Amino acid sequence: MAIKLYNTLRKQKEEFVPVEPGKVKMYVCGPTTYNYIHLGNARPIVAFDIIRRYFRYRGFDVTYVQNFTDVDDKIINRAKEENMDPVALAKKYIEAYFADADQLGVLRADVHPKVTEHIKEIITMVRRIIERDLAYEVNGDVYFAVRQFPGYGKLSGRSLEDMQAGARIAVGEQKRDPLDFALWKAAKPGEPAWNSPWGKGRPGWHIECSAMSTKYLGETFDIHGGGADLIFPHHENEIAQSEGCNGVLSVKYWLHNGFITINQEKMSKSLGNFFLLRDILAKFPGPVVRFYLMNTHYRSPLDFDDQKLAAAEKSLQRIWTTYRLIAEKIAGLEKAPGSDGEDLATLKELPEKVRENFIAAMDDDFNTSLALAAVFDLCKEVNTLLNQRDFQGGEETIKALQAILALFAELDAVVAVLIPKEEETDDLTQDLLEIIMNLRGKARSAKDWPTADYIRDALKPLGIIIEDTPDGPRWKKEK
RNA sequence: GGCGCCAUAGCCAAGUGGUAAGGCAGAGGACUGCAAAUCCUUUAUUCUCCAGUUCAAAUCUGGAUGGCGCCUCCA
Repeated sequence: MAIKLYNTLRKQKEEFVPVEPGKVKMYVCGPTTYNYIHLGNARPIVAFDIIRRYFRYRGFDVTYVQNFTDVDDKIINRAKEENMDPVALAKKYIEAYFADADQLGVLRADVHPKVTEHIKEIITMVRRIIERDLAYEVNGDVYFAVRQFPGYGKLSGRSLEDMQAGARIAVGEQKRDPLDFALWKAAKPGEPAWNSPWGKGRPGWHIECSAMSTKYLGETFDIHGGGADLIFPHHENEIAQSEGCNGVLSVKYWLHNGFITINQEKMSKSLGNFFLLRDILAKFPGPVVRFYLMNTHYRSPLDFDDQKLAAAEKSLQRIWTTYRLIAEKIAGLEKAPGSDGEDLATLKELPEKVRENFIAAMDDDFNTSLALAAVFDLCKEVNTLLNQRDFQGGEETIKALQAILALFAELDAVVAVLIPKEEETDDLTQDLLEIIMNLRGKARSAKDWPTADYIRDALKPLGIIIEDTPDGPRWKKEK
């Protein structure tokens, strides 16, 4: 079965057909590094990480590029405020970005190109666009002549007339037409600048993505992703630049994620209603945040508050509990094998059924919400079987359970949240807890409930959770 | 003003023609010394509203209402 994805360019779901068989080349607009990233920034990062992982899971050879905009008005302004060199400021926040992304389980892109390291490519591209009469230079600025490019508006579904009304020329700009946008900006005093055929200056915002995507993925590549707010003007301009320059289709599939909202309002730096990811990660583990983002389809809006993260944490714990239950059951059966029961057939069939449902869901425009339902179904069925009082099993049952554990690992390669990340405990802790558990066991045998409860309650604040299960007491460490 | 998106239970959320997935929270029960975890049962005769098409609509069409986004930096 083929993977279908929603293409903003044609406003419909389409079957994915790669430019080159077996390969996926994708580019995602990364952050402008002038601050720590906020939750809204995290959405595309996670969404496209999942998409990228899924293509890989389905056997594609994926090349994934995500840029950093490390030169920009906002960076320059922020650098002035912090009295830092703009390049150093960008570097600081790029490092912070990776720290945050790592916690979310986001894999590194194959390439993380920076604008400052691609000035040469950008200048070459601007020059070619000028040669094709699609851009013009005025006093060190270079502007793209929008009316010269016939396809302008095809992504955002706007006509030039529609755009005319909202367009304006800012003070100091020298555009021939209000709709034209800057490819190159003449240097202002004190700003980072590079030599160019048009004098000292720096790239406009849009040209970087065209130059870098072309360099790493070719003139025509498969997927371009980003937030829905980038459709216009950023991605519209990218199309104009890349196709104007190269003369061929630049991107086959445009994918856009929906927004995170706060009280139904868009979370954004400009509205000031944003939550820094690092602050959220101080309260909730990365996998929980990732699960929360994944629980809703990537194109839908997603409202944020702490209660929703708390609910996500509970949901995720349900999956983790099942994972632990299976692992413990296997260990128990290995110690004291019984005979394989009639549950064996069901256990053996489970992985294939769940895998099928998971893939069908993900194939349909990466329906993570539905894919997770398949995992919850698995949890329910396994829990039901394993909790039967008379459940036992031999070699075959153990194999079947191991296959289910392997399925968790397999699906985890896509969603990266299915396997609980145990807090590490050192040997001393292990040994001490064994002693404590023994003491508590004696207290319980003697029906000394106050002592037993004291031990359990006192350890809880330390992150040690004691549970008395039908199979005996056990403890786990949680954050 | 132009372009576009959305509306499903207390909350989150899937479902785009065949009779409402899943999760959280709630209720009852099992298990337990208690708690936790888990299991069983239960929670929308109905998908914002109105009209239409159809044997059949949450799903298609038209309209209304409400909410959001883009058009200026934004993921």
